[in-house]
Amino acid sequence: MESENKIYQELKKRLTTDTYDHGQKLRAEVLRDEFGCSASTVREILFRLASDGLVNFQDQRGFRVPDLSPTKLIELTHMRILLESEGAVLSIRQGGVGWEASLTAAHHKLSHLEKRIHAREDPTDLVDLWFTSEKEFHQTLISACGSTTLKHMHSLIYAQFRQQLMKADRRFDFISNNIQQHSDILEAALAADE
Amino acid sequence: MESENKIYQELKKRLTTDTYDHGQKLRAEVLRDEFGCSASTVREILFRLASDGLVNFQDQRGFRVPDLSPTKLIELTHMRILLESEGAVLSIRQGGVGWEASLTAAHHKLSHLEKRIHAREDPTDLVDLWFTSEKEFHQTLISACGSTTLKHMHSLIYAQFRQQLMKADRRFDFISNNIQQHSDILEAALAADE
DNA sequence: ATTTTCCAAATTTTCGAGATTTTTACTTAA
DNA sequence: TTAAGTAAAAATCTCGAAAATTTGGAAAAT
Repeated sequence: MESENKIYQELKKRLTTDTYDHGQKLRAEVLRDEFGCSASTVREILFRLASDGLVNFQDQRGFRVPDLSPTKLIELTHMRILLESEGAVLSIRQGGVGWEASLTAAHHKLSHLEKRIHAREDPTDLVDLWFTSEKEFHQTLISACGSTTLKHMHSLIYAQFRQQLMKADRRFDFISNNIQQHSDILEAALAADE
Repeated sequence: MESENKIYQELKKRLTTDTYDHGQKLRAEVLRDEFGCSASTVREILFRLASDGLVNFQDQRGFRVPDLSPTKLIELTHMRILLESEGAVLSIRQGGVGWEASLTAAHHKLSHLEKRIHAREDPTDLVDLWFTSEKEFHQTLISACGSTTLKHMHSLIYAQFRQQLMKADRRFDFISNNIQQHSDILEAALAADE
């Protein structure tokens, strides 16, 4: 079962970072070879991922990577904003100096990266790094909110959000749209301006 | 698999309505008899419920009904309010006359029930009905929000919330605390007073 | 030419047994 | 009396194969 958890993590990563296509079929019998375990074990994992919203399951028709859906992306973004706003407000109220330090650090990392991206012709190879940093920034933002439930919800939403944007072409639009916003968030947070 | 889904639903119901105890062990080999299927099938279902947060899973130690946790109840309530507020705002904006009618109806049902409960010495046998009505009311409130994701999140949270309150003694405190609030919500919603 | 029916191949679902790990009960040593 | 060790029992995990269902395509019917 230690292995099962590893496989779960690995599959989750793949499902949010471009290895598979939207709508692609995920057959337990196939994945079984890649991971060196039985089909039943893969099936179990796929069910878990289905509950996470990263895999679609249909009775007697197996598992698939969810289709692209602009509507869903909007909804996920909306939920992200809702959860992150709430988490930030709570973090501001409860997080101490340590939290402010972490947040500033995370923002600095992100900001630096964004400058580099802006200066480049082809920022392709920085995009993954950007996603990591931006996730870290937003996670730090809500990290001191005091609610495990909220953080868990957020990580579920974020993974699905990430999956919708896993293909390179979709990501660029999004990055350029959001690049300024992060500084604003930081300032607001530090000013305790809810 | 038609059966698997039935079992999933049935187990979900049991996990939120008093059949098992908090912290109780859930053994696939035992449940297998109750549902007339194999242990592996039950295991699959338990994994799904674990992702829903209605069952705790520990490596090599099987499945359990989550423990009672005042903290968790607070967090879940907090999330409910967050999601329901947001859902209500969106519903107000988008829901038409039909939505207002449904909401009024749902509230009427709930309100009627609450009067009956208030008048009783021992309202035990009305409590389950109250929970059904209250769920319906809050679901109606967000029903026109236009976001499948939000509604899905809400149903996840609500199930866990319900599970924390599944024992009779815990429910009473909660019901009496919330009984007035519902009218306020209705009024606010109909006044489109976000 | 188009639709329907039927069969074979492929896929998914269910199952129970063997391998592994944890728990329990008991014995022995400090 | 407690602690540590150990062997038996119980529970969990993994697996591959049998059963059930869907899919794809060829033959028959309209």
